[in-house]
Amino acid sequence: MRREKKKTNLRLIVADDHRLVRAGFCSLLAGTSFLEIVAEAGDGREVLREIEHHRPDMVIMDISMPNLNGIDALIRIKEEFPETKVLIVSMHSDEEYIVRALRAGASAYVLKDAAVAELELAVKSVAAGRTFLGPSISRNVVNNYLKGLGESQGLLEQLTQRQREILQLIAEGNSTKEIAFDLGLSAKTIETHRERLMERLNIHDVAGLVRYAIRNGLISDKA
Amino acid sequence: MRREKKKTNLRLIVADDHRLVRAGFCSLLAGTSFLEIVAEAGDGREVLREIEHHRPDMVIMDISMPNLNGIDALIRIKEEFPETKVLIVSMHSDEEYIVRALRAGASAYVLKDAAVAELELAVKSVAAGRTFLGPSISRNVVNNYLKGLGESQGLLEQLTQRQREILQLIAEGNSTKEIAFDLGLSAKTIETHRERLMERLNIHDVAGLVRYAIRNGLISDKA
DNA sequence: ATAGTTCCTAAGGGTTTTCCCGATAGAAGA
DNA sequence: TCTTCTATCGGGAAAACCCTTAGGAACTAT
Repeated sequence: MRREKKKTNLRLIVADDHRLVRAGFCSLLAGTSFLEIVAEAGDGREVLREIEHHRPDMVIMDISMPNLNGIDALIRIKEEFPETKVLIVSMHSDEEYIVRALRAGASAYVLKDAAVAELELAVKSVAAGRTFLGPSISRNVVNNYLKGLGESQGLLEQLTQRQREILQLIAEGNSTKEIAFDLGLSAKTIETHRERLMERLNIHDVAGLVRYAIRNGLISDKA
Repeated sequence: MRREKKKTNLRLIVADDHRLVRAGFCSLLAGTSFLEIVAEAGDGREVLREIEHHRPDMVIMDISMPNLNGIDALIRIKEEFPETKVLIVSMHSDEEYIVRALRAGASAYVLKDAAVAELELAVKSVAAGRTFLGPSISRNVVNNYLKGLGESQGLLEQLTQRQREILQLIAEGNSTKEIAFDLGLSAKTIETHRERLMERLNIHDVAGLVRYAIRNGLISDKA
């Protein structure tokens, strides 16, 4: 618990892999009086680091980010810092993404194509403890989600977080050694993870993994 | 929030298909005194319409937009309003995109991952009649472009048929041995082809090849 | 509470494949 | 003709791939 100050600003972190876009969001939000942007992040792991340091009230985060995507970052945030509210800002309007985000514990889901007013409304709603889904989000999504119909977990959800993370890093073109270094783990551990996820997906070559990762939105084909 | 136009402000249009991102850019640029954003656009055709109405000095435009993408919009702008400077802001750092944009007549190319200062510098440079390529843009790109080496085809077209064929088979998940069998060639031959195409594309891992193949429509991500 | 399952971590040891360095040589094209 | 594309081969280092084991943590289910 935080001790009450006179003006308890809403402290938030903005995460997006494109610096200019991130700066744009910050600039947009900077006008709002009760907000204070305490940090920025360019990928999921950075988000986790920054949350640990700054303990913000809210995180505004994109989904597609390198190293650790927004959904998986979200899952970890909810594990390690369940108090931290997460507002997802994504270009994806597909039901899959939205449901995945909600199931992972997102407090709001706003499209990048939304109006500025919608984003501000979302921030306020989340700050007030409510869940926000923009008008652009189809009602069906919500209903399906509430009815628990979103149970149709693809194989992607059958992977553990670690496995998904490593799948993403492989698909991004990192070698086992690089991944091991990045995560501070032994190369052998990474190998084991790779084997496990390969047998789970029943895909046994890198090309297949990359296609799978792209198909499931874990990475994009760009860059 | 319109500012007084004592001096002849630099009148510009901001184009990006995501409204929030667009608004972010506007917000970022709004601080700059000599700028005036006269319109926004969400796709290439809108850009053309707005240019016709407002006759701005400059357009800041993303590449990936629905209906009419940034490159093709750029080409038309240069045909119909050659005086209008165009500053491309894109997430793509690939040589192909940059060269295409430059050949189409872009005055600047800035990555979405660039720093804000870089964008501002780019705007000023373009306003001063110069061409701007961020430090993030490799020198080679420029040199190749200036030397006219970036001849019309994408890199994909610079591969031989055999190389494209083998790239596709690799991206589809075939091993060297399988490809050799398929094509009735020696495995060593396939290896050589792979080496050649890798060095031409300057991509040195399978993951990168797969992403490249998908991006260029050589294979789909399905299956 | 105890046993079972899953997960993360790590390692040993082995095979296969990729990746990169060479080189040769015939055929087709500018 | 001279370059480029094609196909072929050899050698060697690195990485991927595959199987197995194993401790500890965490979370079930009995």
